[in-house]
Amino acid sequence: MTKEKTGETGAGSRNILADFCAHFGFDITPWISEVRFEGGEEILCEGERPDFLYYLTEGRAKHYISREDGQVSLLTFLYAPCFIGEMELLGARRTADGVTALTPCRGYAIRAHDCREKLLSDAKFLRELCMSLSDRAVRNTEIYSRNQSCPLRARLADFILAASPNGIYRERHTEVSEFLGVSYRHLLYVLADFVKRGMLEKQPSGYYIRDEAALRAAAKGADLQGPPAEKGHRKSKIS
Amino acid sequence: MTKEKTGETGAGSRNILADFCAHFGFDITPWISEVRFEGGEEILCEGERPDFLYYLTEGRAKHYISREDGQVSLLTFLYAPCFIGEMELLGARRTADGVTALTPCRGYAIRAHDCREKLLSDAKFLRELCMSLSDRAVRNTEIYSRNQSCPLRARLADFILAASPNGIYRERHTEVSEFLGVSYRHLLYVLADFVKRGMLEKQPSGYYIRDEAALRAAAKGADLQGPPAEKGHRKSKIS
DNA sequence: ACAAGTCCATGAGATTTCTCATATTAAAAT
DNA sequence: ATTTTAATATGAGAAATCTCATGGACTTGT
Repeated sequence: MTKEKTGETGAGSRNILADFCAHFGFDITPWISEVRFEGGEEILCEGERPDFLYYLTEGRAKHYISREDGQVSLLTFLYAPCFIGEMELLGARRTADGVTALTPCRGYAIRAHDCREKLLSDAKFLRELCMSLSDRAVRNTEIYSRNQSCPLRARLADFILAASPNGIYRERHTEVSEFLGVSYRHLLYVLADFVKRGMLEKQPSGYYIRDEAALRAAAKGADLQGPPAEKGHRKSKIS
Repeated sequence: MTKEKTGETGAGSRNILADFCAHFGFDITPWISEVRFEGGEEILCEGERPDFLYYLTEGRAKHYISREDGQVSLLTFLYAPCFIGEMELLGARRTADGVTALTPCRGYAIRAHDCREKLLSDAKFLRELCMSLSDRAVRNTEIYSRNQSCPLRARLADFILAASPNGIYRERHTEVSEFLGVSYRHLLYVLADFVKRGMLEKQPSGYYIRDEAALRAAAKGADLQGPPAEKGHRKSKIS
């Protein structure tokens, strides 16, 4: 929480800048400028054609889309360092999905229109892009498959463990229910059940993890009705 | 259904080969060989490190993963033309997901080990790869969000419309239930309901679409209990 | 021809998850 | 200070979906 200087000439900034430039095979500096977003600020506006390719060096954002019927799906959380708006640059899509900063974010904005050709012929940059697209695909795929294959109970237990660095869980239920793709009501049900079973304890400051082992068991779907381990054959099984 | 010659020197083959070579900025031919897979044959073996990067010119395959508990999630269908095994080439992942041919497939196998460096410095190839990764990401994202935001009824109606070019639906229920991420039993329930409502008619040769309009309505979630349009507020809504 | 495996099909009952309604509280706006 | 808005909570009932069981039809291997 040390308050940083906002100037762009500090040693720290230079290192960050150097790291960023290392993603390109040519000198990108003529086309970039530093950017900041406040928590809650929109980075890509859903449905519009973005003017910049962004690279976040700091912060966390959420990536979502709205469906015609008005429902919003939170697709992923984006963690710095990462590119934002790559697909739009490539022309793989005309208009952007929505991306909104969750925490204050810093990074660079690249005037992609003006150096599109250079970017698209730079093997170094393209390689990085492929890597990051792949990584994200792998991550999304895991989440996707997990969401389909197990009930909220397991996913939530997992999420709580991942989101509680100090054994204290204090995410917003509204956000989490979106992310996990279930109704707010249902999230609260399961959460209340965890509390009732003594796995969590509710405090004004957040939910305290009281029985981590039980949470881990729940994350594996191994809790409830004892551990008959090899049982049930939901959907197809390995032969 | 004209029976093609299996020789590799026909004019058709040469065009296909030329199209394929156009994805690279250098001469790829020294590193490739033609391949075929029968329907049901494994293209990438789940958990193993693949020796080749494949490019399918013909056919359809399925991409899936098995979870620890033995459940199998069908992630996507892969349609030619497409690469298979790109992420493994890039090193974005160590071991492959499973990919199995659904129909007889033809294509090329690239000995990626031997030309990895060339591939990874070829801007043309990398650009194509980025595009295809992006496209797939967009597609997956749509499916993912749709799966979460609407019940099977709508997704199935959609799927039937998409999978019935002549108004006749005859996919395997087992495959479809995997793809749509629901139990076989539930798929049958909804299908039976469509029949009961006269939207489909069951014939020995398949299900005939009898009321396409109703199916389209169902795909939009607009059927059942009339069209009160703006109702319900599942998850969050646009403000 | 027969056994084994796979797909199709249907029923019964349980679990998960949703919608809707309604308070309470906390933060933001005026 | 007061109104408005967003987040937290909880209850009741319904819809979606799952598991398990069971049987018939059709393929395929022997």
